[in-house]
Amino acid sequence: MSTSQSLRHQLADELRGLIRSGALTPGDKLPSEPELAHDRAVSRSSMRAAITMLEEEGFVRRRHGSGTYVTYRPALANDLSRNFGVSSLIASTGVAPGTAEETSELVAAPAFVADALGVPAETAVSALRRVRTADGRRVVDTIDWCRQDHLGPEELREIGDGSLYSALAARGLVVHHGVATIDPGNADAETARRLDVPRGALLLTIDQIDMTAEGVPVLVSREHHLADAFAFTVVRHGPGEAPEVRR
Amino acid sequence: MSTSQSLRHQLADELRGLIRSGALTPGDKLPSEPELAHDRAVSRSSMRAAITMLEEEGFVRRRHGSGTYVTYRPALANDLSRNFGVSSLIASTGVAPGTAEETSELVAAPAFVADALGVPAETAVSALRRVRTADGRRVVDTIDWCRQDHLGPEELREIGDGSLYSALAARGLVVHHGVATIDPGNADAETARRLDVPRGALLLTIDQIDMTAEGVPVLVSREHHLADAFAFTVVRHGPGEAPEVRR
DNA sequence: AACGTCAAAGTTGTCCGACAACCTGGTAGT
DNA sequence: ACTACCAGGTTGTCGGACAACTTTGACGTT
Repeated sequence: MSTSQSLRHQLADELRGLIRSGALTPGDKLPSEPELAHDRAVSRSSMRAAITMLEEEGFVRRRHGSGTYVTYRPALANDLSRNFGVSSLIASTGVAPGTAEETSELVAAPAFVADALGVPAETAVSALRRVRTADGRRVVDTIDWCRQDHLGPEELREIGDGSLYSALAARGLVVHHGVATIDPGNADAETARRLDVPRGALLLTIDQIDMTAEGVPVLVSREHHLADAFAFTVVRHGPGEAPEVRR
Repeated sequence: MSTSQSLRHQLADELRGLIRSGALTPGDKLPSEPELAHDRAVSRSSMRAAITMLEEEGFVRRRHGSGTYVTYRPALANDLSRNFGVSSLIASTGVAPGTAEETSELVAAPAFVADALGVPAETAVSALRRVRTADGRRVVDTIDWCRQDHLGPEELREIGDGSLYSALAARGLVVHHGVATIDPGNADAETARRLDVPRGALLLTIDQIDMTAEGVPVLVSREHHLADAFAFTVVRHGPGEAPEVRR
């Protein structure tokens, strides 16, 4: 049991699992709130709170007086709003993740990195550059930057296959969320060489700033994905529940 | 008042507004639940439900015994997971949206469109192709497809500046959410001409399937965005509350 | 037989009150 | 100066109650 946090979070996790596993399929009506609560020996309040979370995520839809129904949701290949980490991204496609050309050193922070981390320009920061492979094929070129006092270059080198997030969490820096910017681009000479593709090859670049719940930025990363390696998807909510009448 | 739906949704809307407007800034501690509830003359239950929604969206973070705090959230330029519609996307940047080269006709559905809409291949569907402009500059080339019995070509043509979503909602087809896939690409001859850019120009292509809450797909769209026109961002949750120990 | 009305049961939405679990800051004691 | 403790404030959970709404089926009428 990973006793995540609070009761309602556990209940929400269970419901999410039921939906993802297929035990509850789109269109299905959930058991009533009192019934769900009674089965799990929790109060209706907690059960309701859990369902409210699922509702906000778009997994279910409530209809007053009728019931709660599972929303149609395709199995998303790579959900941009949830998945985290290139390793798990690659692993989720069923192939073996690996790394190549791993280097770790102290560098002067590029402007956007210094800005994101909240340190003066040109400050020395730890940088980890890796080529990520899927079944041996080079698919992503990544650079991670973090403050030197958070993780030193030597510590970065020791991560190996482990997750950067785990290493940061071990130092009390739990990444809570990240903000990613997506841009198309062409491979420059260096990236092309590292990914073993012709110069100018199509890339999808994801710049991301990861931060703790308190808003402390702890990790900046830039990922160059080969265009045909992954298909990124995202569920977009809206435009609005109400038909937006404008008579 | 757009009396969206239920009380908790209205309360959540108000809180979101307070955060977005800057009345509550990152790090701020919200008033206590009983206080918030009393001020608005609602029960603590409803207030709690609203805050639970905000929590799930990542706007706030609750700390048991301490309080509820506003999460650090940069002003997202174009939140991929929420924004809807190219018009509002353009308008949100403060420039005037417009259209050009608008054509509407009945076409044989391309394979992926037929598949998404759940109709046989080659079925005749309504198609609307438009070039979207921002202050006159051509920035996005879009094609929308929908079933002929949902909206005919003539009806598409009458939309003008109105929203496709409004037109669909007026026929009882309320779009609840959409699934988008993002891919980089180069402009082909036709798209390059329409956008008035050199052939091979960098594009970000967004394919999207919009559907009702019941999962009925009602709209398929393909948008070719000029690479430098917009920066798309998305908030990524996770990787997980717990440090994910793996001893 | 077909149709409209209405009552009843079931479900979600909201409210109230209470207590437990937890965090924080100050105070008294050492 | 330091520690232990305490009191107040806040979120987390519980239980019950009633309102608002939907659905279903029985019933009576046409």
